[in-house]
Amino acid sequence: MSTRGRQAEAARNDLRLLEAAHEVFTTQGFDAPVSAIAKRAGVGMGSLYRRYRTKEELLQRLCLIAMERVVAAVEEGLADPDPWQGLVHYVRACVGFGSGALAPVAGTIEVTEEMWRTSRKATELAGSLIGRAGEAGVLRSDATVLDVSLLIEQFSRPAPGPPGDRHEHEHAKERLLAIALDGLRAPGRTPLPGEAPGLDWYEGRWKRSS
Amino acid sequence: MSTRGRQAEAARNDLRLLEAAHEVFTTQGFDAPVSAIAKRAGVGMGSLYRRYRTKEELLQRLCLIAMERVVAAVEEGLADPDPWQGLVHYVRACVGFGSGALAPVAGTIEVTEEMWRTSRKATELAGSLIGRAGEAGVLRSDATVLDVSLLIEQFSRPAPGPPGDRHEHEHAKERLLAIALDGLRAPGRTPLPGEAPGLDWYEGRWKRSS
DNA sequence: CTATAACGGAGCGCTCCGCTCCGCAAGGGG
DNA sequence: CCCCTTGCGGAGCGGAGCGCTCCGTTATAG
Repeated sequence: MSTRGRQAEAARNDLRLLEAAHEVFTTQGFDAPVSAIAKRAGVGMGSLYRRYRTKEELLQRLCLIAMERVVAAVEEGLADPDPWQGLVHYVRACVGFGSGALAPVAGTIEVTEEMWRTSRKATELAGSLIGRAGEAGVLRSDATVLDVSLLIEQFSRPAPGPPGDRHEHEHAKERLLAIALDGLRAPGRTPLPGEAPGLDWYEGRWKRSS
Repeated sequence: MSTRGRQAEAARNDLRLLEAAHEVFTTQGFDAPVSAIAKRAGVGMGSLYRRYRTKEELLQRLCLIAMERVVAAVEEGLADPDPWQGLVHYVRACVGFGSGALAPVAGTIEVTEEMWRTSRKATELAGSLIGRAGEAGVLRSDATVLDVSLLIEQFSRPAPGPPGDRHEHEHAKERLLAIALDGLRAPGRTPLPGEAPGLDWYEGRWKRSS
């Protein structure tokens, strides 16, 4: 039986650890103490550090998972025949699990090759989702993939304050997101100012300053 | 001559301190070290702590100033005869100087009576600005004052990363803000979900949990 | 020239974090 | 049934970094 035995407990711990880390980091910021994650997962520090030899390693794993979830969200969006609904699903999903909440970590951890690959795959796929919406004439023509990505990032910043009013805040944010999505719809009423952000800058933020 | 003498230097230091504190706190977060503020102002720690007996006192002063600037921004908006342009000016001004960047401090410092007064005056005035736009039929009818305030708060979150690409990020945010403002315009294409946030919750975030 | 007032910044005391290490309990082969 | 192995929890170590104080120095006022 897979729910018994030491190895099974280890596997369960691994999952709970990942969930807890996601929860803690996205709500308290990436500089939250590691002990908070262990406590939330109901696991000792020893068990945590046996799986991830350092906090950075844990963050890398978490970022990779987030990127993979973004890829999944885009694919779900592309699966929707309606270009607009597909785009909305993508944005809502990403904001929902806080894909951009780990963005402040940019430049503070080493980015693995696998992370680069997944990230690029995500932006590429998102590009086709946004492109499809643009050609269908439902997305304002002056908005680019990166505008949408940055919008997601902006909206998945963690809510401050005590855990009590987290729900209220989350709900208020959904209203704001609805407003922003309306503003994304074609045709734009006011043209977007300046140049669209460049892909090199967008990716460059993750390069270590060192 | 007012630019010479020890007392004049003291006055100048006071201003530079306030500017530096605003800059540092809004870009690095409210838990930035006090020494960083002193360094940025070109002032010693002693001079800082002679004016503000504690970090909390400095934060209170800063919050009050931010609130006063919000009041000024609303009044400027109301002075504009065009209801929509007035509202846009208000939002742009608040995001511009990062009025909501100090929001994460909510619940961590004591709120003085003067702060309460100024804050309430700001929301009240903003209420009439938003009300005017609503009656003129330029603002979507399901958006409330608090939606707009929270939008401002969301958009004045500090940009992460090294100070290098601060400008790029700021520019990208202006594009996002333009999108959001478009979404605020009447008529809304998708109704806002759920109930509008309540004033009691909005203000309650500043009460100490203790 | 002296008394005074404001200055800069080194450093104290403390909190808190990442990480290690160890005593312990629960499998599972002989 | 025993004992060795494996994974467990958490106390605590070393050190970084913070708020704040205190003092030697310097510039002004009388």
